Amino acid sequence: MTPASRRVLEAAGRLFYAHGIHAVGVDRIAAEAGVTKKTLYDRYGSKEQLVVEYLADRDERWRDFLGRRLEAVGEEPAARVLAVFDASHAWALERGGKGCGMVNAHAELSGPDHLAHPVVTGQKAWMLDLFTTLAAGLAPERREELGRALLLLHEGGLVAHGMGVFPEPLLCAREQARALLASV
Amino acid sequence: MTPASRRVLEAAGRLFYAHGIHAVGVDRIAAEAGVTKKTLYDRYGSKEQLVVEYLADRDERWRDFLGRRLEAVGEEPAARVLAVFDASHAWALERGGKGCGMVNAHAELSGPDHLAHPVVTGQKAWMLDLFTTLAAGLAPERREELGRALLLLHEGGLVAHGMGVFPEPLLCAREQARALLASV
DNA sequence: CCCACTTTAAACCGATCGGTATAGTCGTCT
DNA sequence: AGACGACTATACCGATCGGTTTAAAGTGGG
Repeated sequence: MTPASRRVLEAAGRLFYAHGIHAVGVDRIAAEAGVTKKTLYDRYGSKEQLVVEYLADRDERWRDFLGRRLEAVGEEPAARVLAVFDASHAWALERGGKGCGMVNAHAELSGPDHLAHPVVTGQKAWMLDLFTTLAAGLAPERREELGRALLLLHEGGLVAHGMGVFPEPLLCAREQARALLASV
Repeated sequence: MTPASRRVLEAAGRLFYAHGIHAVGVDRIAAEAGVTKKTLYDRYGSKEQLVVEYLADRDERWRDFLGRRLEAVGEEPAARVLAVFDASHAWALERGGKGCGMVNAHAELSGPDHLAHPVVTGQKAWMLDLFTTLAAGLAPERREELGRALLLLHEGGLVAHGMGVFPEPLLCAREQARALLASV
């Protein structure tokens, strides 16, 4: 990855997330990356491909961020679940002012045939699988139900944060998750 | 409201929701409404204003839809809470294939200075107030906490539905809401 | 030293964007 | 009859869209 292409991806990520994908043109991305459009197209080929790489990069950063937090918290399933909500809370504070980038992108992408569609749905499927796996360590017979419930709370927290419905919704979601797991 | 302006609003609502706001031009809206751009601009003045009226109209339809369902279910608070989830489930089936229109619009709108911003945040604030009021009828001392938890489950269900993470998420959210209220 | 690679600069393409202009038709209400 | 509001038709505006082109100027490794 060349220095210029890295700056392009950084600018694209910042602008796409802040203003939406359709609202940002490639000219602006190139300008803010300090790069010509030629360079941008040499590296990424098309805006659509740049969108795919933006989402894949954001997904990878999130999984790394979450992975480091899960490593630090140990093996106890309930603690790991709470660590997911804590990670989302921290993530939302530092680079998530507008809610979940995958959800926002999904709202703009036309249909399931878009190249970025599997990236978006893949993250949510991965999150559901993570919650379900953790739930299986607490109540194997209720793993499906608990995993889905945790995902609902998590997604709800992200949306509420993005729209500013009430303060610190991810900590509120974390508390509900704690109560839910305590009742098992 | 003239017949032409009604058709414009219908076409705008359908296209904005299905493809996103920035992805739909006024030419296409006018064409699908069977109307010239002149007529569209005579009635709505600008695309931005049309967006505002699209969201306000969708909000009004939702509140009417929900209001009729709440009327039919009686006065018992827990039953009314479940009726909200049932209403969202039914709404999502018939005109909500891409999740919450307000959340999707919020993802595309640049910032709090957009004319449509109060419409979007207003609906979420109204929903939080509704849940909190209903919760007050069950456990007045926990109304804030329960209202927020119900909102999280509800928003999570809408997002999960829009992205197709797992089937019938709003019924799953309803079941979690039922369990939450039963534990009070 | 050389060559392949990266990057810059600026002009250019057709298409579409939101928005406006002029002109004219139709039905309805006094 | 006449005025008025709703609407159609079409052409146009400057700006921006995604994308391409041609040129020249660094840059690092073999």
